[in-house]
Amino acid sequence: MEPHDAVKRLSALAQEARLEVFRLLVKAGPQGLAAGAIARASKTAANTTSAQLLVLSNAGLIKARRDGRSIIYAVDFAAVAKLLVFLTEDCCGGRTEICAPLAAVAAQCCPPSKGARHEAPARSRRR
Amino acid sequence: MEPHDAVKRLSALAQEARLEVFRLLVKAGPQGLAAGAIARASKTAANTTSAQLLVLSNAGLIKARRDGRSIIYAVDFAAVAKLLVFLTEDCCGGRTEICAPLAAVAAQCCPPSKGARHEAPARSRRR
DNA sequence: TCCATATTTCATTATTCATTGAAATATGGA
DNA sequence: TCCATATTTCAATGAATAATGAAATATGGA
Repeated sequence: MEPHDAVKRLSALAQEARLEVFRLLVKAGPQGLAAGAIARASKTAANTTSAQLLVLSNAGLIKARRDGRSIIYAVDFAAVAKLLVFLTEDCCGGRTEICAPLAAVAAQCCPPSKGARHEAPARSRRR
Repeated sequence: MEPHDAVKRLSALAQEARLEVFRLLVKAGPQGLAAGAIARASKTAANTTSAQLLVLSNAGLIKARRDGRSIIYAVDFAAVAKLLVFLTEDCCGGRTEICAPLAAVAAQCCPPSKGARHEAPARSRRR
């Protein structure tokens, strides 16, 4: 990931209203939410929400798809992961200041006992 | 962590020159770097660098300490970890889209076999 | 005390960016 | 085709921010 793209993603998240929208979409998961639903949930004008979604979208953090009259936005989780990787790479020169807590987050979020691995989780059954 | 503080930290990182400074300090580790050394390394005027360090500092991402005539800046790794936690919390509703890659980062960075823990690593020798 | 080094503070300037009202576009159904 | 719904685009306004030159502050040593 290029520093320029990382800045773009960080800038997109670095604004209270957009961060709220982003987190809402994170909670919504891959299924996503319609633009109108997002506007209603965040009590923001439709055109303002549209602009916010555009910024997140241009940054590559979310993706849009049309469903009838609605446009559904969903987080691009792989892109988010890439940003996290960028922020944490080079973090260790044998030290664990960043990555130990990071590992703790991962462990708390997806306990290894549950079988969370690096590969795409939806594909665990081979055929 | 409050959304407001998260925005402050993200804003501090959401600028190319500051992100560069931040990453330089990440590589430097807990030992940190003097303001002058940072300015030289990033080929930036001293006062500009000072302003960048102030922003990162106010955001709580780095901390300053004086050493003689120099002021040494070092990353507050715990604060960085808190930001990462904030960005990834609520990421799973039983799903692993974000946290599986996150776990991969942690694993690649600090393999569990090496015994990485949450405590301060610099203190391993007691006296 | 006087001086050189290291860094910050201040005021200014130019740029970037969020929000809003109004209008435009696209879809689905009567 | 006509209409209502859903969303975006456009232009304008106001606010926040980065970089710079000049001056100020703090430290250590002669």
